[in-house]
Amino acid sequence: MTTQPAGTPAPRRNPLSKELVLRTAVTLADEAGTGAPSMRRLAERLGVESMSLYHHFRNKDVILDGMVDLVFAEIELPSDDVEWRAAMRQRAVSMRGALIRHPWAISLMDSRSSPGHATLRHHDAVIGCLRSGGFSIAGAAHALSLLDSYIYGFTLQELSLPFRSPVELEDVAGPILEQIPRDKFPHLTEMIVDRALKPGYAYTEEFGIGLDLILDGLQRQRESWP
Amino acid sequence: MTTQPAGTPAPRRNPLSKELVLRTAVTLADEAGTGAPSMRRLAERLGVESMSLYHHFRNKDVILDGMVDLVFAEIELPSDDVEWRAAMRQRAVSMRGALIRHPWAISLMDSRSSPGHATLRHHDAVIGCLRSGGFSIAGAAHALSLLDSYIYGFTLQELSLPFRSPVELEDVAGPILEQIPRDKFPHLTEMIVDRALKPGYAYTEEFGIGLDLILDGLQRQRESWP
DNA sequence: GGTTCAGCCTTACGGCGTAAGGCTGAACTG
DNA sequence: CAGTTCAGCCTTACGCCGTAAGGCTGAACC
Repeated sequence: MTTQPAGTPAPRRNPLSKELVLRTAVTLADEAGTGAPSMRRLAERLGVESMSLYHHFRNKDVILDGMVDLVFAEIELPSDDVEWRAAMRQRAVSMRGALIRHPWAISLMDSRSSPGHATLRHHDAVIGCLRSGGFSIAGAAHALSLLDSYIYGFTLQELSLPFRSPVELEDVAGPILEQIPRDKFPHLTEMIVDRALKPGYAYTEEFGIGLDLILDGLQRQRESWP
Repeated sequence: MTTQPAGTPAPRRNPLSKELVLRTAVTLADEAGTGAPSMRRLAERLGVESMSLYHHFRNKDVILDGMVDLVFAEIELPSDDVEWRAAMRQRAVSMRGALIRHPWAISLMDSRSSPGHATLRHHDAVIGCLRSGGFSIAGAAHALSLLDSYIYGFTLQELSLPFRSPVELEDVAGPILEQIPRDKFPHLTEMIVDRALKPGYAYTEEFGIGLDLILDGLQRQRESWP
Protein backbone atom coordinates (compact mmCIF):
# COMPACT_ATOMS: atom_id res chain seq x y z
CA MET A 1 0.00 0.00 0.00
CA THR A 2 1.13 3.53 -0.67
CA THR A 3 -0.93 5.14 2.07
CA GLN A 4 -0.03 8.23 4.00
CA PRO A 5 0.63 8.07 7.74
CA ALA A 6 -2.84 8.96 8.96
CA GLY A 7 -2.07 12.47 10.07
CA THR A 8 -3.01 15.33 7.82
CA PRO A 9 -4.30 16.17 4.42
CA ALA A 10 -1.60 18.77 4.28
CA PRO A 11 1.81 17.05 4.08
CA ARG A 12 3.20 16.27 0.66
CA ARG A 13 1.54 13.05 -0.38
CA ASN A 14 4.30 10.63 -1.03
CA PRO A 15 5.36 11.24 -4.59
CA LEU A 16 5.67 8.79 -7.40
CA SER A 17 9.06 7.42 -8.21
CA LYS A 18 10.20 6.01 -11.53
CA GLU A 19 10.93 2.78 -9.70
CA LEU A 20 7.39 2.47 -8.42
CA VAL A 21 5.75 3.44 -11.70
CA LEU A 22 7.79 0.92 -13.65
CA ARG A 23 7.25 -1.90 -11.18
CA THR A 24 3.53 -1.20 -11.22
CA ALA A 25 3.51 -1.17 -15.00
CA VAL A 26 5.20 -4.56 -15.08
CA THR A 27 2.74 -5.96 -12.57
CA LEU A 28 -0.23 -4.69 -14.55
CA ALA A 29 1.15 -6.06 -17.79
CA ASP A 30 1.67 -9.43 -16.16
CA GLU A 31 -1.85 -9.45 -14.77
CA ALA A 32 -3.58 -8.42 -17.96
CA GLY A 33 -1.53 -10.44 -20.39
CA THR A 34 -2.62 -8.02 -23.08
CA GLY A 35 0.62 -6.12 -23.36
CA ALA A 36 1.57 -2.87 -21.73
CA PRO A 37 -1.15 -1.13 -19.72
CA SER A 38 -2.60 2.15 -20.91
CA MET A 39 -1.46 5.33 -19.24
CA ARG A 40 -4.91 5.71 -17.74
CA ARG A 41 -4.97 2.27 -16.15
CA LEU A 42 -1.44 2.63 -14.92
CA ALA A 43 -2.23 5.96 -13.31
CA GLU A 44 -5.40 4.59 -11.80
CA ARG A 45 -3.51 1.78 -10.10
CA LEU A 46 -1.11 4.36 -8.72
CA GLY A 47 -3.96 6.50 -7.39
CA VAL A 48 -3.21 9.33 -9.76
CA GLU A 49 -4.38 10.84 -13.04
CA SER A 50 -2.77 9.78 -16.26
CA MET A 51 -1.21 13.12 -17.06
CA SER A 52 0.75 13.11 -13.83
CA LEU A 53 2.89 10.33 -15.24
CA TYR A 54 4.22 12.73 -17.85
CA HIS A 55 6.01 14.65 -15.16
CA HIS A 56 8.25 11.67 -14.57
CA PHE A 57 8.47 10.21 -18.08
CA ARG A 58 8.69 12.15 -21.31
CA ASN A 59 6.27 9.81 -23.04
CA LYS A 60 5.04 6.26 -22.95
CA ASP A 61 7.99 4.95 -24.90
CA VAL A 62 10.43 5.58 -22.08
CA ILE A 63 8.10 3.72 -19.75
CA LEU A 64 8.21 0.76 -22.12
CA ASP A 65 11.99 1.04 -22.21
CA GLY A 66 12.05 0.90 -18.45
CA MET A 67 9.76 -2.11 -18.33
CA VAL A 68 11.99 -4.04 -20.71
CA ASP A 69 15.01 -3.15 -18.63
CA LEU A 70 13.30 -4.47 -15.51
CA VAL A 71 12.82 -7.78 -17.27
CA PHE A 72 16.50 -7.90 -18.20
CA ALA A 73 17.34 -7.20 -14.58
CA GLU A 74 15.63 -10.47 -13.68
CA ILE A 75 17.94 -12.57 -15.85
CA GLU A 76 20.72 -14.23 -13.91
CA LEU A 77 24.10 -13.00 -14.99
CA PRO A 78 26.50 -15.76 -16.00
CA SER A 79 28.64 -16.68 -13.03
CA ASP A 80 32.39 -16.51 -13.63
CA ASP A 81 33.25 -19.48 -11.46
CA VAL A 82 31.74 -21.89 -13.96
CA GLU A 83 32.82 -23.07 -17.40
CA TRP A 84 31.50 -20.89 -20.19
CA ARG A 85 29.26 -23.66 -21.45
CA ALA A 86 27.51 -24.24 -18.16
CA ALA A 87 27.23 -20.51 -17.60
CA MET A 88 25.70 -19.95 -21.03
CA ARG A 89 23.25 -22.77 -20.51
CA GLN A 90 22.13 -21.36 -17.21
CA ARG A 91 21.84 -17.90 -18.68
CA ALA A 92 19.69 -19.20 -21.52
CA VAL A 93 17.35 -21.04 -19.18
CA SER A 94 17.06 -18.01 -16.93
CA MET A 95 16.39 -15.74 -19.89
CA ARG A 96 13.66 -17.97 -21.26
CA GLY A 97 12.13 -18.01 -17.80
CA ALA A 98 12.04 -14.24 -17.58
CA LEU A 99 10.56 -13.91 -21.06
CA ILE A 100 7.86 -16.47 -20.26
CA ARG A 101 7.03 -14.84 -16.93
CA HIS A 102 6.52 -11.54 -18.76
CA PRO A 103 4.95 -12.55 -22.08
CA TRP A 104 4.59 -8.96 -23.21
CA ALA A 105 8.35 -8.38 -23.07
CA ILE A 106 9.33 -9.90 -26.41
CA SER A 107 6.71 -7.97 -28.33
CA LEU A 108 7.93 -4.78 -26.69
CA MET A 109 11.56 -5.39 -27.47
CA ASP A 110 11.39 -5.10 -31.20
CA SER A 111 9.90 -1.63 -30.92
CA ARG A 112 12.45 -0.46 -28.38
CA SER A 113 15.77 1.00 -29.41
CA SER A 114 17.54 2.51 -26.40
CA PRO A 115 18.75 -0.21 -24.07
CA GLY A 116 18.68 0.37 -20.33
CA HIS A 117 21.33 -0.13 -17.73
CA ALA A 118 20.43 -3.70 -16.80
CA THR A 119 20.33 -4.62 -20.48
CA LEU A 120 23.80 -3.28 -21.08
CA ARG A 121 25.17 -4.93 -17.96
CA HIS A 122 23.63 -8.21 -19.06
CA HIS A 123 25.19 -8.12 -22.51
CA ASP A 124 28.52 -7.11 -21.09
CA ALA A 125 28.54 -10.00 -18.65
CA VAL A 126 27.63 -12.51 -21.35
CA ILE A 127 30.35 -11.31 -23.68
CA GLY A 128 32.82 -11.27 -20.84
CA CYS A 129 31.99 -14.87 -19.97
CA LEU A 130 32.53 -15.96 -23.56
CA ARG A 131 35.81 -14.06 -23.82
CA SER A 132 37.07 -15.69 -20.64
CA GLY A 133 36.03 -19.00 -22.09
CA GLY A 134 38.44 -18.58 -24.95
CA PHE A 135 36.27 -16.98 -27.61
CA SER A 136 37.76 -14.26 -29.78
CA ILE A 137 35.84 -11.05 -30.21
CA ALA A 138 34.37 -12.27 -33.47
CA GLY A 139 33.69 -15.67 -31.97
CA ALA A 140 31.90 -14.15 -29.01
CA ALA A 141 29.82 -12.06 -31.38
CA HIS A 142 28.82 -15.14 -33.34
CA ALA A 143 28.01 -17.07 -30.17
CA LEU A 144 25.98 -14.23 -28.72
CA SER A 145 24.03 -13.73 -31.93
CA LEU A 146 23.29 -17.41 -32.23
CA LEU A 147 22.30 -17.99 -28.63
CA ASP A 148 20.14 -14.91 -28.35
CA SER A 149 18.46 -15.64 -31.65
CA TYR A 150 17.58 -19.11 -30.49
CA ILE A 151 16.32 -17.98 -27.10
CA TYR A 152 14.20 -15.18 -28.53
CA GLY A 153 12.85 -17.27 -31.38
CA PHE A 154 12.04 -20.29 -29.28
CA THR A 155 10.27 -18.22 -26.67
CA LEU A 156 8.42 -16.26 -29.31
CA GLN A 157 7.01 -19.46 -30.75
CA GLU A 158 6.30 -20.91 -27.34
CA LEU A 159 4.27 -17.86 -26.42
CA SER A 160 2.40 -17.74 -29.71
CA LEU A 161 1.20 -21.30 -29.59
CA PRO A 162 -2.25 -21.40 -28.04
CA PHE A 163 -1.57 -24.17 -25.55
CA ARG A 164 0.66 -24.63 -22.55
CA SER A 165 0.45 -28.39 -22.02
CA PRO A 166 -0.02 -31.59 -24.02
CA VAL A 167 -3.62 -31.88 -22.85
CA GLU A 168 -4.46 -28.51 -24.29
CA LEU A 169 -2.56 -29.42 -27.41
CA GLU A 170 -4.98 -32.22 -28.05
CA ASP A 171 -7.91 -29.87 -27.56
CA VAL A 172 -6.45 -27.46 -30.03
CA ALA A 173 -5.09 -29.91 -32.54
CA GLY A 174 -8.27 -31.97 -32.76
CA PRO A 175 -10.50 -29.35 -34.38
CA ILE A 176 -7.73 -28.23 -36.69
CA LEU A 177 -7.10 -31.75 -37.86
CA GLU A 178 -10.75 -32.35 -38.60
CA GLN A 179 -11.16 -29.06 -40.34
CA ILE A 180 -8.27 -29.70 -42.69
CA PRO A 181 -8.36 -32.12 -45.57
CA ARG A 182 -6.28 -34.77 -43.92
CA ASP A 183 -4.40 -35.86 -47.00
CA LYS A 184 -3.49 -32.35 -48.01
CA PHE A 185 -0.89 -31.85 -45.30
CA PRO A 186 0.13 -35.41 -44.52
CA HIS A 187 3.44 -34.68 -42.82
CA LEU A 188 1.99 -31.96 -40.66
CA THR A 189 -0.90 -34.08 -39.44
CA GLU A 190 1.39 -37.02 -38.88
CA MET A 191 3.62 -34.92 -36.67
CA ILE A 192 0.77 -33.37 -34.72
CA VAL A 193 -0.79 -36.74 -34.06
CA ASP A 194 2.52 -38.24 -33.07
CA ARG A 195 3.49 -35.41 -30.72
CA ALA A 196 0.04 -35.11 -29.22
CA LEU A 197 0.06 -38.74 -28.23
CA LYS A 198 3.31 -38.42 -26.36
CA PRO A 199 2.31 -37.34 -22.89
CA GLY A 200 5.80 -36.30 -21.89
CA TYR A 201 6.24 -33.61 -24.48
CA ALA A 202 7.11 -30.30 -22.97
CA TYR A 203 8.66 -27.03 -24.01
CA THR A 204 11.45 -27.18 -21.48
CA GLU A 205 12.74 -30.43 -22.93
CA GLU A 206 12.54 -29.18 -26.49
CA PHE A 207 14.32 -25.99 -25.54
CA GLY A 208 17.16 -27.95 -24.02
CA ILE A 209 17.63 -30.14 -27.08
CA GLY A 210 18.19 -27.24 -29.41
CA LEU A 211 20.24 -25.39 -26.86
CA ASP A 212 22.63 -28.29 -26.35
CA LEU A 213 23.03 -28.74 -30.09
CA ILE A 214 24.02 -25.10 -30.38
CA LEU A 215 26.41 -25.30 -27.42
CA ASP A 216 28.02 -28.38 -28.97
CA GLY A 217 28.56 -26.47 -32.18
CA LEU A 218 30.01 -23.48 -30.38
CA GLN A 219 32.40 -25.65 -28.45
CA ARG A 220 33.56 -27.22 -31.69
CA GLN A 221 34.02 -23.92 -33.53
CA ARG A 222 35.33 -21.90 -30.65
CA GLU A 223 38.94 -21.84 -31.72
CA SER A 224 38.36 -21.72 -35.45
CA TRP A 225 37.00 -18.17 -35.35
CA PRO A 226 39.57 -15.41 -35.91
CA MET B 1 -6.89 -3.03 -62.53
CA THR B 2 -9.56 -4.68 -60.45
CA THR B 3 -12.14 -4.85 -63.21
CA GLN B 4 -14.43 -7.74 -63.74
CA PRO B 5 -13.65 -10.28 -66.49
CA ALA B 6 -16.03 -9.54 -69.34
CA GLY B 7 -17.87 -12.82 -69.34
CA THR B 8 -19.08 -13.14 -65.79
CA PRO B 9 -22.86 -13.27 -65.46
CA ALA B 10 -23.08 -11.23 -62.29
CA PRO B 11 -21.14 -8.01 -62.65
CA ARG B 12 -21.73 -6.09 -59.45
CA ARG B 13 -20.00 -2.71 -59.44
CA ASN B 14 -16.61 -4.09 -58.84
CA PRO B 15 -16.72 -5.21 -55.26
CA LEU B 16 -13.97 -5.64 -52.79
CA SER B 17 -12.45 -9.06 -52.57
CA LYS B 18 -10.62 -10.56 -49.62
CA GLU B 19 -7.64 -10.94 -51.92
CA LEU B 20 -7.56 -7.24 -52.75
CA VAL B 21 -8.16 -6.08 -49.22
CA LEU B 22 -5.37 -8.25 -47.84
CA ARG B 23 -2.91 -7.28 -50.55
CA THR B 24 -3.68 -3.63 -49.95
CA ALA B 25 -3.23 -4.09 -46.22
CA VAL B 26 0.18 -5.64 -46.79
CA THR B 27 1.20 -2.83 -49.11
CA LEU B 28 0.12 -0.19 -46.59
CA ALA B 29 1.93 -1.93 -43.77
CA ASP B 30 5.08 -2.10 -45.86
CA GLU B 31 4.84 1.58 -46.74
CA ALA B 32 4.18 2.83 -43.26
CA GLY B 33 6.54 0.56 -41.39
CA THR B 34 4.44 1.21 -38.30
CA GLY B 35 2.69 -2.12 -38.23
CA ALA B 36 -0.72 -2.99 -39.55
CA PRO B 37 -2.76 -0.09 -40.94
CA SER B 38 -5.89 1.06 -39.18
CA MET B 39 -9.23 0.01 -40.58
CA ARG B 40 -9.88 3.61 -41.54
CA ARG B 41 -6.69 4.02 -43.52
CA LEU B 42 -7.10 0.66 -45.16
CA ALA B 43 -10.63 1.53 -46.23
CA GLU B 44 -9.53 4.94 -47.46
CA ARG B 45 -6.92 3.39 -49.72
CA LEU B 46 -9.60 1.09 -51.09
CA GLY B 47 -11.95 4.00 -51.76
CA VAL B 48 -14.43 2.83 -49.18
CA GLU B 49 -15.54 3.50 -45.62
CA SER B 50 -14.04 1.50 -42.79
CA MET B 51 -17.23 -0.27 -41.82
CA SER B 52 -17.59 -1.77 -45.25
CA LEU B 53 -14.62 -3.96 -44.51
CA TYR B 54 -16.63 -5.71 -41.84
CA HIS B 55 -18.83 -7.22 -44.51
CA HIS B 56 -15.89 -9.23 -45.73
CA PHE B 57 -14.01 -9.83 -42.46
CA ARG B 58 -15.54 -10.56 -39.10
CA ASN B 59 -13.04 -8.31 -37.35
CA LYS B 60 -9.56 -6.94 -37.71
CA ASP B 61 -7.95 -10.06 -36.33
CA VAL B 62 -8.87 -12.13 -39.35
CA ILE B 63 -7.35 -9.44 -41.57
CA LEU B 64 -4.13 -9.75 -39.60
CA ASP B 65 -4.31 -13.52 -39.98
CA GLY B 66 -4.64 -13.09 -43.71
CA MET B 67 -1.73 -10.68 -43.89
CA VAL B 68 0.53 -13.11 -42.07
CA ASP B 69 -0.54 -15.88 -44.41
CA LEU B 70 0.33 -13.73 -47.41
CA VAL B 71 3.83 -13.36 -46.04
CA PHE B 72 4.14 -17.11 -45.61
CA ALA B 73 3.02 -17.53 -49.20
CA GLU B 74 6.11 -15.58 -50.26
CA ILE B 75 8.51 -18.05 -48.69
CA GLU B 76 9.97 -20.51 -51.17
CA LEU B 77 8.96 -24.04 -50.38
CA PRO B 78 11.88 -26.44 -50.06
CA SER B 79 12.45 -28.17 -53.37
CA ASP B 80 12.43 -31.96 -53.22
CA ASP B 81 15.13 -32.43 -55.84
CA VAL B 82 17.80 -31.14 -53.48
CA GLU B 83 19.45 -32.59 -50.39
CA TRP B 84 17.60 -31.72 -47.20
CA ARG B 85 20.48 -29.57 -46.01
CA ALA B 86 20.60 -27.39 -49.09
CA ALA B 87 16.82 -27.18 -49.14
CA MET B 88 16.67 -26.12 -45.51
CA ARG B 89 19.34 -23.53 -46.05
CA GLN B 90 17.51 -22.04 -48.98
CA ARG B 91 14.24 -22.07 -47.08
CA ALA B 92 15.84 -20.26 -44.15
CA VAL B 93 17.32 -17.57 -46.39
CA SER B 94 14.02 -17.10 -48.19
CA MET B 95 12.13 -16.91 -44.91
CA ARG B 96 14.45 -14.29 -43.48
CA GLY B 97 14.02 -12.33 -46.70
CA ALA B 98 10.25 -12.35 -46.43
CA LEU B 99 10.33 -11.35 -42.76
CA ILE B 100 12.69 -8.47 -43.53
CA ARG B 101 10.64 -7.28 -46.48
CA HIS B 102 7.60 -7.15 -44.21
CA PRO B 103 8.99 -5.97 -40.88
CA TRP B 104 5.57 -5.90 -39.26
CA ALA B 105 5.05 -9.62 -39.81
CA ILE B 106 7.00 -10.97 -36.85
CA SER B 107 5.28 -8.70 -34.38
CA LEU B 108 1.92 -9.83 -35.75
CA MET B 109 2.74 -13.50 -35.54
CA ASP B 110 2.93 -13.79 -31.81
CA SER B 111 -0.59 -12.44 -31.46
CA ARG B 112 -2.04 -14.69 -34.16
CA SER B 113 -3.29 -18.16 -33.38
CA SER B 114 -5.11 -19.59 -36.38
CA PRO B 115 -2.67 -20.38 -39.18
CA GLY B 116 -3.74 -19.86 -42.78
CA HIS B 117 -3.51 -22.15 -45.76
CA ALA B 118 -0.12 -21.00 -46.98
CA THR B 119 1.27 -21.32 -43.48
CA LEU B 120 0.09 -24.90 -43.16
CA ARG B 121 1.38 -25.80 -46.60
CA HIS B 122 4.72 -24.27 -45.73
CA HIS B 123 5.11 -26.26 -42.53
CA ASP B 124 4.00 -29.41 -44.22
CA ALA B 125 6.57 -29.01 -46.98
CA VAL B 126 9.37 -28.36 -44.52
CA ILE B 127 8.53 -31.38 -42.42
CA GLY B 128 8.19 -33.49 -45.56
CA CYS B 129 11.63 -32.41 -46.72
CA LEU B 130 13.18 -33.35 -43.40
CA ARG B 131 11.40 -36.71 -43.32
CA SER B 132 12.64 -37.49 -46.83
CA GLY B 133 16.10 -36.52 -45.67
CA GLY B 134 16.10 -39.27 -43.12
CA PHE B 135 14.78 -37.53 -40.02
CA SER B 136 12.42 -39.39 -37.72
CA ILE B 137 9.23 -37.64 -36.66
CA ALA B 138 10.82 -36.56 -33.41
CA GLY B 139 13.99 -35.57 -35.23
CA ALA B 140 12.07 -33.48 -37.73
CA ALA B 141 10.25 -31.79 -34.87
CA HIS B 142 13.53 -30.94 -33.20
CA ALA B 143 15.02 -29.66 -36.44
CA LEU B 144 11.96 -27.57 -37.25
CA SER B 145 11.84 -26.06 -33.79
CA LEU B 146 15.53 -25.23 -33.84
CA LEU B 147 15.61 -23.77 -37.34
CA ASP B 148 12.46 -21.71 -36.95
CA SER B 149 13.56 -20.44 -33.57
CA TYR B 150 16.84 -19.27 -35.04
CA ILE B 151 15.26 -17.65 -38.06
CA TYR B 152 12.61 -15.84 -36.04
CA GLY B 153 15.02 -14.78 -33.33
CA PHE B 154 17.73 -13.58 -35.66
CA THR B 155 15.31 -11.59 -37.75
CA LEU B 156 13.65 -10.16 -34.67
CA GLN B 157 16.98 -8.81 -33.47
CA GLU B 158 17.98 -7.63 -36.90
CA LEU B 159 14.78 -5.63 -37.17
CA SER B 160 15.04 -4.19 -33.69
CA LEU B 161 18.53 -2.84 -34.09
CA PRO B 162 18.35 0.78 -35.17
CA PHE B 163 20.78 0.55 -38.04
CA ARG B 164 20.93 -1.24 -41.37
CA SER B 165 24.57 -0.84 -42.32
CA PRO B 166 27.99 -0.51 -40.69
CA VAL B 167 28.06 3.21 -41.40
CA GLU B 168 24.87 3.75 -39.48
CA LEU B 169 26.21 1.52 -36.74
CA GLU B 170 29.01 3.94 -36.14
CA ASP B 171 26.55 6.81 -35.98
CA VAL B 172 24.50 4.97 -33.43
CA ALA B 173 27.27 3.39 -31.44
CA GLY B 174 29.27 6.58 -31.08
CA PRO B 175 26.85 8.51 -28.88
CA ILE B 176 26.08 5.41 -26.82
CA LEU B 177 29.73 4.77 -26.20
CA GLU B 178 30.34 8.32 -25.08
CA GLN B 179 27.29 8.37 -22.90
CA ILE B 180 28.31 5.24 -21.05
CA PRO B 181 31.10 5.08 -18.51
CA ARG B 182 33.56 3.31 -20.73
CA ASP B 183 35.07 1.11 -18.08
CA LYS B 184 31.74 -0.06 -16.77
CA PHE B 185 30.95 -2.30 -19.72
CA PRO B 186 34.42 -3.08 -21.05
CA HIS B 187 33.55 -6.18 -23.05
CA LEU B 188 30.55 -4.58 -24.65
CA THR B 189 32.40 -1.48 -25.74
CA GLU B 190 35.30 -3.56 -26.95
CA MET B 191 32.99 -5.58 -29.15
CA ILE B 192 31.14 -2.57 -30.52
CA VAL B 193 34.36 -0.81 -31.38
CA ASP B 194 35.79 -3.92 -32.96
CA ARG B 195 32.74 -4.69 -35.04
CA ALA B 196 32.13 -1.11 -36.06
CA LEU B 197 35.60 -0.85 -37.47
CA LYS B 198 35.16 -3.87 -39.67
CA PRO B 199 33.61 -2.48 -42.84
CA GLY B 200 32.53 -5.89 -44.09
CA TYR B 201 30.19 -6.72 -41.27
CA ALA B 202 26.73 -7.54 -42.48
CA TYR B 203 23.67 -9.33 -41.25
CA THR B 204 23.55 -11.76 -44.13
CA GLU B 205 26.98 -13.10 -43.27
CA GLU B 206 26.21 -13.40 -39.58
CA PHE B 207 22.94 -15.16 -40.35
CA GLY B 208 24.77 -17.70 -42.46
CA ILE B 209 27.35 -18.47 -39.78
CA GLY B 210 24.77 -19.43 -37.19
CA LEU B 211 22.66 -21.23 -39.75
CA ASP B 212 25.53 -23.41 -40.90
CA LEU B 213 26.46 -24.26 -37.34
CA ILE B 214 22.91 -25.43 -36.73
CA LEU B 215 22.79 -27.40 -39.96
CA ASP B 216 26.08 -29.08 -39.03
CA GLY B 217 24.62 -30.09 -35.70
CA LEU B 218 21.44 -31.41 -37.28
CA GLN B 219 23.41 -33.48 -39.76
CA ARG B 220 25.38 -34.98 -36.93
CA GLN B 221 22.37 -35.77 -34.76
CA ARG B 222 20.04 -36.81 -37.52
CA GLU B 223 20.19 -40.50 -36.91
CA SER B 224 20.54 -40.41 -33.18
CA TRP B 225 16.99 -39.17 -32.63
CA PRO B 226 14.39 -41.90 -32.07
C1' DG C 1 6.76 37.96 2.14
C1' DG C 2 7.45 37.01 -2.37
C1' DT C 3 9.02 33.95 -5.82
C1' DT C 4 9.86 29.62 -7.66
C1' DC C 5 8.74 25.18 -8.95
C1' DA C 6 7.80 20.13 -8.38
C1' DG C 7 3.83 17.51 -8.49
C1' DC C 8 -0.62 16.80 -9.58
C1' DC C 9 -5.13 17.82 -12.03
C1' DT C 10 -8.58 19.39 -15.87
C1' DT C 11 -9.89 19.85 -20.34
C1' DA C 12 -9.65 18.80 -24.99
C1' DC C 13 -8.21 16.80 -29.54
C1' DG C 14 -7.70 13.50 -32.95
C1' DG C 15 -7.14 8.72 -33.58
C1' DC C 16 -8.61 3.85 -32.80
C1' DG C 17 -11.94 -0.72 -33.31
C1' DT C 18 -16.48 -1.76 -33.90
C1' DA C 19 -21.80 -2.18 -32.51
C1' DA C 20 -26.22 -0.82 -34.53
C1' DG C 21 -28.74 0.25 -38.04
C1' DG C 22 -29.96 2.60 -42.71
C1' DC C 23 -29.80 3.08 -47.74
C1' DT C 24 -29.42 1.32 -52.75
C1' DG C 25 -29.81 -1.32 -56.54
C1' DA C 26 -29.12 -5.81 -58.86
C1' DA C 27 -31.07 -10.39 -58.94
C1' DC C 28 -34.49 -13.49 -58.15
C1' DT C 29 -39.56 -14.68 -57.39
C1' DG C 30 -44.40 -14.83 -58.66
C1' DC D 1 -44.34 -7.03 -64.72
C1' DA D 2 -44.24 -5.75 -59.66
C1' DG D 3 -42.51 -7.43 -55.23
C1' DT D 4 -39.11 -9.23 -52.38
C1' DT D 5 -34.56 -10.21 -50.93
C1' DC D 6 -30.07 -9.23 -49.74
C1' DA D 7 -25.09 -8.18 -50.74
C1' DG D 8 -22.51 -4.20 -50.41
C1' DC D 9 -21.73 0.04 -48.74
C1' DC D 10 -22.51 4.14 -45.59
C1' DT D 11 -23.70 6.96 -41.18
C1' DT D 12 -23.65 7.60 -36.55
C1' DA D 13 -22.10 6.76 -32.09
C1' DC D 14 -19.52 4.75 -28.09
C1' DG D 15 -15.73 4.03 -25.26
C1' DC D 16 -11.07 3.44 -25.50
C1' DC D 17 -6.26 5.42 -26.48
C1' DG D 18 -1.79 8.90 -26.14
C1' DT D 19 -0.81 13.39 -25.12
C1' DA D 20 -0.73 18.88 -25.87
C1' DA D 21 -1.86 22.97 -23.16
C1' DG D 22 -2.47 25.01 -19.24
C1' DG D 23 -4.13 25.58 -14.20
C1' DC D 24 -3.84 24.87 -9.19
C1' DT D 25 -1.32 23.99 -4.63
C1' DG D 26 1.86 24.09 -1.20
C1' DA D 27 6.72 23.37 0.29
C1' DA D 28 11.23 25.51 -0.14
C1' DC D 29 14.22 29.09 -0.79
C1' DC D 30 15.72 34.28 -1.15
